[in-house]
Parts: sequence; C-alpha cells; structure tokens
Amino acid sequence: MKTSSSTAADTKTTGNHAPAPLSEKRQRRAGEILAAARQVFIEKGFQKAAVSEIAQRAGIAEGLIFRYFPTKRDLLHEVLSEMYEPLIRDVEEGFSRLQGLRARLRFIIWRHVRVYVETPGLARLVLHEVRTGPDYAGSGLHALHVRYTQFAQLALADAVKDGELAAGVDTEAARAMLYGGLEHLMWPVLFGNQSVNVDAVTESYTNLMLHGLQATSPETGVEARLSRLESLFAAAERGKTA
Amino acid sequence: MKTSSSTAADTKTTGNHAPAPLSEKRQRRAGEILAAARQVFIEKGFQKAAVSEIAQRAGIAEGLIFRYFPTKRDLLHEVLSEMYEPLIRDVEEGFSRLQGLRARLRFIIWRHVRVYVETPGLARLVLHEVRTGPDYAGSGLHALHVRYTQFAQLALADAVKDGELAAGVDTEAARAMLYGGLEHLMWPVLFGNQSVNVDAVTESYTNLMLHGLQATSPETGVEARLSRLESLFAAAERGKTA
Amino acid sequence: MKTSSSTAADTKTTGNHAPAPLSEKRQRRAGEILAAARQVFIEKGFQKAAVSEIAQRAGIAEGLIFRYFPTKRDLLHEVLSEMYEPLIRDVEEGFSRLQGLRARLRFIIWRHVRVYVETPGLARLVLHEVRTGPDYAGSGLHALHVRYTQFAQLALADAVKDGELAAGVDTEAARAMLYGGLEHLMWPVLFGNQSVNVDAVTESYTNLMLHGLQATSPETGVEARLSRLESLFAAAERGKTA
Amino acid sequence: MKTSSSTAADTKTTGNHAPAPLSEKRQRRAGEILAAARQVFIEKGFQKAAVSEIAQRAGIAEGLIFRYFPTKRDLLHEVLSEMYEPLIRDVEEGFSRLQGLRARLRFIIWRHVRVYVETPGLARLVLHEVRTGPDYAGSGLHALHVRYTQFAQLALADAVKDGELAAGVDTEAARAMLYGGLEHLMWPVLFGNQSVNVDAVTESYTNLMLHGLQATSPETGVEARLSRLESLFAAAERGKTA
DNA sequence: GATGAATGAGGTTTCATTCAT
DNA sequence: CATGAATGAAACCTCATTCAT
Repeated sequence: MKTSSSTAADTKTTGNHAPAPLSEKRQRRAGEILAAARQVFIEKGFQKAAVSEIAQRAGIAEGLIFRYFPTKRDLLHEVLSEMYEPLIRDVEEGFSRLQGLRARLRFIIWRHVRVYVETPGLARLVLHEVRTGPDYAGSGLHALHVRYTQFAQLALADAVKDGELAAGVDTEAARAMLYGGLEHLMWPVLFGNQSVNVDAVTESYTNLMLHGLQATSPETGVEARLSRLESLFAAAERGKTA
Repeated sequence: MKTSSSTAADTKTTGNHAPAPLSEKRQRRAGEILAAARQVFIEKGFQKAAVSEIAQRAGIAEGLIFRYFPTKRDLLHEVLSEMYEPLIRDVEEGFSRLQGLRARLRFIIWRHVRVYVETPGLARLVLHEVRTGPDYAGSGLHALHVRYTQFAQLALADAVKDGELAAGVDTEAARAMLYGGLEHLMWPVLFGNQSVNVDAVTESYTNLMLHGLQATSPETGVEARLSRLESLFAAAERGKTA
Repeated sequence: MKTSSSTAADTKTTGNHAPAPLSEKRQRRAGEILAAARQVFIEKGFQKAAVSEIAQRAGIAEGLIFRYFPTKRDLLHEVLSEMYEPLIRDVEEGFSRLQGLRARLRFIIWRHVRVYVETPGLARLVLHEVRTGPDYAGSGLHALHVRYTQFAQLALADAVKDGELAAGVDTEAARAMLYGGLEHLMWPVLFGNQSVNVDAVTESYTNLMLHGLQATSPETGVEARLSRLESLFAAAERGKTA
Repeated sequence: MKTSSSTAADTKTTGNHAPAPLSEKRQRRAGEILAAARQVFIEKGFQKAAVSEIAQRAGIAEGLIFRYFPTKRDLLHEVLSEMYEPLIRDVEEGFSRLQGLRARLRFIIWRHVRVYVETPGLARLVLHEVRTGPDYAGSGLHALHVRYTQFAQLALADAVKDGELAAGVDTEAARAMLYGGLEHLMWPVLFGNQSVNVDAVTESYTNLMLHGLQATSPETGVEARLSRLESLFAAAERGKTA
C-alpha cells in the first residue's frame, strides 16, 4: 500500500466517531486521483502519462497529487494494487472452494486469462512498465504478485500431499510455466487486438500443463521413437567400422 | 552488420579492384559505437541510456553516431541483432543436426537458458525495452525473434509428421509455454543475480514440456525407458563431438 | 490575449467573488515573455531566435515559456496578433468614419505606411518569417491578415455600390496592388534604414491607385478639381479633430 | 556570379586551345551540382535542403561541393542567377523590340507572370529564402533583381520623354506597384496551386497600372462624389450652428 | 581533384517535483 | 488543505563546414 501518509486501508476500521472526518475527504480524493491515474496510465502507458494530465482529469491542482502519492511511481503501484487485490481474493476463494489439481489449475488459469481479456490495459501496464522498474524486486507490487501466483504452488503442493502428483515436481518451474506461458500466449490479445475464447484457452492450457506435449496417449509415438533409435544405433555402428 | 546505408555500393566511381578500403575504417567505427552502445544499454536500459554517453564512451562526437545509426532505436536494433544472429545460427545448426523431439527441444531449451546465464544484460534488454516499443511488431527485431523461436515450432511439426506426436497439438501454445515459462523461471537470474545449473534446468524443463505435471512415474513404463535410452544416446554423441 | 489555455475558467473550485487574482500574475508573466519574444524576434528573425534567449531576457527558466505558449510559433503568433489587433481597430474605425473611395483608400494607405515606418521590425517579421511558414494558410495569422486587408476591398465594393466606380473592377487585383506595391515600395525603409515622408507617400500612392500612370493632368479637368475639393475637406476635418 | 574560383562565365569566350582542359571538367561538374541544387531547393526550400542531399543527387562527395561553391547560400545565389539571366535577356529583347508604354508594360507584365506560372518553385525560392537573407542588399542577386526590374522604369522614362506620360510620375512607386502587386496577386498560384490565365491577368493588370481604379471613364462617379461633398458640407454647416 | 569521416554547436520540447502563497 | 507557477536538466537529432587521406 504505502501512500504518503495514509490512504485507504489505514482508516478502514475506524468508522466510529471522532478522529478523522478529514480522513474521509482525503480518502475520496485519493480515490479520485487513483481513478484518473488508472485511466491515463492505461491510455498512455506509464512513461508517457503526465502527472499534469492526471491532475487535470481528477480536477485538482498538479502539486496536490504529491501530497497523496509522493511519486508518480507510487501512483502506479497503487493503481496496480487495486487491480491485484480483488484478483487475489477471487483466486483465494476459488482455490479453497475447489478440490483436486485439475480443477484448481483450471480455475487459476481461467481467472488469469480473464485478466488479459477483460483488462488488457492494466495487463500491458504490469508487463511493460512495472517489471521494468529498477526497484521492482522488494516493492510492494512484487509481494502482491507473489501472493497472487502462490496459489498455483499451493495447488501443486496439495496435489503432492494427496498423492495426486509425484513428490519430485518442480513447483517453481511449474509456476513459471503457467504464468510465463500464458503471458506469451496472450501477447496477440494485448498488442494485436486479437480476441480469444477464454474457456477454450483455459481447457487447452490446463491440459498442456498437466500432461505436456505427449499427452494424448502415453503410447503415441513409441513406434517412431524406437525406429529412430534403431537407425541411429545402426549409423553409429557403421561410423565405428568406417 | 548493415549500418544505415549500404557500405559496399559506395565505391561507385572508383572502378578499381580493392572492394572498399575505407569501408574497413567505417566498420571499425561502427563496431566501436556498437560496443559502447551495448555497454550503456545494458547498464541503464534503453530509455535511460543517453546517446551522449554512448558517444563519450566511444570517444567521438555525439552527432557522428547518427551518421552510422540514424536513430537511437536503430542502435538498439543493431546491438540486439548481433546477439540474435549467432544465436539463430546455433539453434539452426543444432536443430538440423539432431533428430527426435526430445533431443531437439532439449537443445533449444539448453541454448536458450544459456542466453540468460551468459548474457543476462542483453536478455534484460530484450525483455524490458524492446518488446515494450510501440513499433515492435513489424520491426526487424520482431522478425529475428520469430526466426529464433520458430525452431521450436518446426521441431513440433516434424514430430507430428513423424508420428511422434498426436496431430492436434497446439504448437502456438507450446512455443509460448517454452519461452514464456523459461523467461519467468530465469527472472531470479536476471534480477536477483541468482545462479543456476544450466544442464539441470534444461533436463527438468524438457521433461515438464514433454510430460507435463502428471508425468508417468520416472522409474517405470515404456515411456520412461525410451526417454532414458534417448538421453543416453544423446550424451554419448555429445561426448564424441566434444 | 489568449495564452494556451483559458485563464478565466481556472477558478473552477473557488466559488468566491474575485474573478482571478492569480490570473493577474499570469498575465504579467505572459506580457513579459511576449515583450522579450518581440525583441528577440525582431532582432534575429523567427528561425534564428532562440527560445533560450527569450527566456533569458525575460529572466525566467526556459521551460516556463512553454507553459504559457506551447510552441515557439505560438509565441510568434501572439506577438503578431498584438500588432494586428490595434491595427485592425484603427482601420475599422477610419473606414466607418470616412466616406468616399479616395478618403478611405487614403486612410488605409496612410495607416499601412505607418506600420512600416513606426514598427519596421514587426513588418520585417510578417514579411519574412510568417508568410514563409508552411502552415500559414489556415493559421490564425492568415485570418488576421485577411481581416486587416479586407477593408480595402470593402471600400472598393462600397464605391461600386455608390456608383463611384464601374462595376467591373477587379478588387482582388486592386488589393494585391495596394499591399504588394506598398510592400515593395517600403523595402528601403525596412532594409536600408531609409526614411520616408508618410503623408507624401500616402498622397502619391493614393493617386497612383486611383488614376494609374496615365492620370489626367493634375492641373485641369473635372476630375482634378473634385479631388482637390475632397482633399481640402478631409484636411479640414482632420484639423478639427486634432 | 561569384562562385569560389570560376564557373560559367569566366571561360566563356576562350573556346580556343590551351589553358583550360580542366576547366571544362570543372564546368561540367559545377553544372551538375547546380542542377542538383536547383532540384533540392525547389523541393524543400533553402533552409530544409541539405547539402548532403545535393551532393548525393549530383553523385559526388559532400565535401566536394564546397570546392565549387564555398557556401550553401552561394549555391542558392548561383541557382537563382541562372534563372535571372535568361529572364533578363527576354525582357531586354522585348523592351527593345517594342515601342510605346502600353506595349512595353504589357510585355514586362506578361513575362513576369509567366515566371510564377512556369517556375513557381523558383519564384517561391526568391520570395521566401533570398530576400530573407541578412545580406541580400549588396548581394549579386539584388543587383540582378534591379537589372531585371529596371526595364519597367526605363519604359516609364521613355514614355515621359516621348510625351506619353506626364513628367511628374513616380517611377519608383510604379515599379514597386508593378512587381509587388503581381507578387501578391500570384500568391494563390504559388501556395494554393491555383491556375491563372496568363493573358487575361496580363491585360487586366496592364490596364490597372495605366489607368488605375477609376479607369473606365473619367466621368464615372462624378455625380456621386459631388453629392457626397454637398451633403458633407451641409453636415459641417449644421455642426457649426449646433 | 576528390572523398567522406568527423566535428560541434545548437534547438525545441517535456515533466516530475518543489515551494511560495 | 490546496494552488499552480517555476524550475532545470536532459534528450534526440541536424548540418554546414573542415580536413586528413
């Protein structure tokens, strides 16, 4: 979170009486600024977004923004935090509601694909402007991202615990494969305005994650692979003799 | 190389024999500029790199750079082309030398992981500054990237042709999974200075690609025995060549 | 005045009474910048005038200028608008006060000659730097110029309506002749620092416009006697007003 | 003229034998450069024309141009001299062939209008880029311009001598009116790509020069002007009494 | 004579951020 | 709290012209 002094979460529970009638106004302001910032960031990207334009759209003076968010980058972080939080809640809920590796992975993938399809602007922002920042590691955003993607690893760990998966599975690699693969797969959506069928992608990618390329039947291709090995050995033998 | 305008055709009026003695000097200069640019780009990233600093490091006047590379972005493209081209040659060579899906994927993955490990600076550059550009699609760099990653898809297509893989496989998703997954997996290398065992990652990621999470238990089954044989053969071949 | 964005509407949130006390400061600044710009433009011409020098002379930071005038060319337009507007008011007033073709043309010519004599620097600017611009047509300045020179055509049209002039007269050519001819005639003033007698030039050029080279001999004829009467009357009127 | 060392006119008469076989090559080169320069100047205007492009189009090295024309502006002057010279020859010929003020003026105007119609690019150049130069007065071009326009004054002087014109005519003003008026009249041709009927413009402008606005009949409008004077006097009288 | 590499001095514009009011 | 004027640094790119070769 971490805005200059206090924004949303701080006074959340103090809905009682005295200490902060100003805080309410402050919160409203912060929200307006954030909304304006979200718009502009999505339209122009982080670098090309001008603080002055954000201020203008929020209907306030330029300098005032810096009393709420000490830095342009803080603004960005807040905007994206606002995106991550409901997302995390969704995934958390789905995760605890569903049982079984396939169901859980399918849900996680489905929800993630929807991010690209429903809020491509924010997705582009995360991809291009945030991870680029020099201080991404250690930033609050990174922590959010970890919280968000951790559910995939939890699903895997549960699956191992339940005997659904072999113990040696590399959950780190699996997580990277899930999110990295989807990211690249969604590029055409983000940059080419291409549309996708969320459910179809979800189903197909879930299968790919679970069974890999040689999914369809474990015996597929055995014949071909054996033939190749045989001819390779034969060639090697000939090489030796020659 | 290919600096802005062709260097070869310049000797129009001198119908002599020596192809271009001046061109040598020009090429040296271009190389110096490129070297300086690579340094600065890696250190600061594209946006924060100042042409003036590149010039300074190359020991020349700022304006001269624009006689060799008309645009700062062209400079970046050249730097990255210099990275891509040997890379593509390598993969091409490995692709045509090796047979079989597993061997080919393993090689492609192995070579790609080495990019992250051996030239993390350039990898960061590609990830953060190039794909970010508004005109990435259609740029020469995109074409190079496609050429580079196409080999993965060729390997899959061949595998389908040979009956090694079922026909329905989604090569697009597979390619995304391969490169996207590795990208995310390598983040700690790029940003956390963490080190990795190239061969171990290669082996593990190849397996993940081929068999997914629910791989048949590694100790039993026809599949596993075939895989083991293939690996042993490949290792033997590598031993011979080295 | 009209600097880049409206100055009046800014007091949106302060629903007080004082219309805009800050606007005063802003206007003063705008005036200072304009004054400095006028100086530099006159001295160096538009192209060779450096914004940095304007800023320096105004005693402010370079970047501030662009908050008042988004473009160097806007600055020029403002400077020249400040010249055109009183000029247009003058001519408009003279036009409606005076009757008769001769009196009106004489006034228009007289006022125009004074521009060259009294503000030769600005005249040079208009001639050399503005009309030169690639976007002159359609710019606000062109519109001002048209407004300014239209009075000559109005005078001609009125004269036709009153039967003072034959219907077939080419007002377009006449306008070109009036302003183009005076422009060339005044070159020695602009570039050679030569001085002229405004009244003499006015009288002579008015005659040339009205009667051409083959004017009836000035000493005889109805025409001449009428002209003399008209002039005397006009002089008498001027004497009264002054 | 005045190129660096010698260009066209210098070796004109020495078509004999020895002293300059190099000079011939040099002349060809100078001509090629000039041709290229003319093209580029017309296409881009003086300021935006790059010497490098001129060199490229002439098929020579950049630096070589400066051995022929020490300055970019010298190039421009040469290009325009090449335009003026045949023009002056034409007008000179027409002037001596024709007799009488009307015929001569008509020819001068006709030839001048053709410049705008036939070589608008060069005309634009003269208007926008040459007179703008800080050293126009005193330059060879100015001298050429004077030579060119002097014929108009000669025609007037002759007409005075022959009794065709009254002695008091201001030839300076007439010359300014002729060329300045036509210049303004031709703007739409230069900048609006508007087309004109050369003969019609010539005829109409000649008349305007000779007889002025009140040309058609010397008695036209007398009635109107008398009426106006009468009412003005009446008004003045009323003013006095009131 | 010819080359073309090299120079170097600008020039306009953008903005995050500060600070007097 | 709120304003918005002011800063100042930097950034990319252009070219006429010079000069070693």
